[in-house]
Amino acid sequence: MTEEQEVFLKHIQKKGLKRTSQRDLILDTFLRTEAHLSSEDLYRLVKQGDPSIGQTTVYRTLKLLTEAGLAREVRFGDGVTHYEHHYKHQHHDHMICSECGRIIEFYSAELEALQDAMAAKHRFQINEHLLRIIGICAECRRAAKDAEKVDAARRIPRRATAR
Amino acid sequence: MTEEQEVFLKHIQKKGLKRTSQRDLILDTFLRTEAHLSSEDLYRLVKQGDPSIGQTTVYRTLKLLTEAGLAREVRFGDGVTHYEHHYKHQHHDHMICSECGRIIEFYSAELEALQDAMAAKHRFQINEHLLRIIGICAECRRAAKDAEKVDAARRIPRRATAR
DNA sequence: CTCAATGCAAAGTATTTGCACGCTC
DNA sequence: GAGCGTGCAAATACTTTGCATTGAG
Repeated sequence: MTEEQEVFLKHIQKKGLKRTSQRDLILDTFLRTEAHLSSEDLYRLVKQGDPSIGQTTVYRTLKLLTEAGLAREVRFGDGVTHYEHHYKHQHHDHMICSECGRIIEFYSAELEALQDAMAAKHRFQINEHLLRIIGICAECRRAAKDAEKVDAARRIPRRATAR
Repeated sequence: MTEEQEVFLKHIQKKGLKRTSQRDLILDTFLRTEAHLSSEDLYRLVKQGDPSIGQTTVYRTLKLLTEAGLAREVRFGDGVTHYEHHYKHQHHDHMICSECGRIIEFYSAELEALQDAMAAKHRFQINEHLLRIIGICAECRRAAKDAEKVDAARRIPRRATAR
């Protein structure tokens, strides 16, 4: 049994809840991924192992995992709640590529320290924070650059794109 | 006519759209507030000036204002989109008090610079970023402290609060 | 055997869209 | 007048809740 499964069991027992095959399957599936899954994503994966499982159970179990400290809710602003591994994972922030959707995790101790300093200045006690950087990742920039070169070769003028 | 109204008119005309009394009223109402209103909040305010106005128009006009650069969408993670003034407003970030809902705006050039540095390290082009710090504001901390003192005076032991 | 868990359907939110009529330009 | 804008209702998307049945302890 993995450490995470033990944490989950302990949490379940502490709250007087019950262990079920569905919860086990959802936890296992969640642990097997490394992406930032939405409830829907996880639901699809879990159904491969047990097609009779309901979307509701996945929603409810993700809440449980969050309570147990195994998952963390992340909102990227697309209207969907994503979940990432949280157990013994260091805090980190996200860069999100608006072209390909790729998510780059990063961490900067200086950034954290600066935030603490800003909070102290306002006598604000930080419980949680979220930094989200949206833009274009290296790969998509390279792709865009290549396209530009092709355009230049063809003498097709580039337009300033609206929006 | 204020600068903002001119910006709005120019945007409207550039897109071949039309000026209406509803749009004027919504813009005026928006400009008169300084909070981070949701569409629903603004709708309530606008209805005081014109009860016949529809929620849909408020949604649509807020999108327009955002396009025109007068408003900025901010998501605090409560599932609602909030809008703040954006015209000639310096970029800033938010601390949100989870007790009283107060929002503290702050800005740190060092923080911005560090983010740029992190992005450069990953060859990531920043288009937009959002920093949200959630915790307890100075006022609520003071209130909590006072409550603690009262407890201590009464010799009531404090429990570790669950959740 | 008791009470929690499950899956379905229905209800809730927040927001968007289709449409007939009305109002700018 | 042509076409955008409006308000309504319906649709959509995500998530939560009520409920009868199933299953863990």
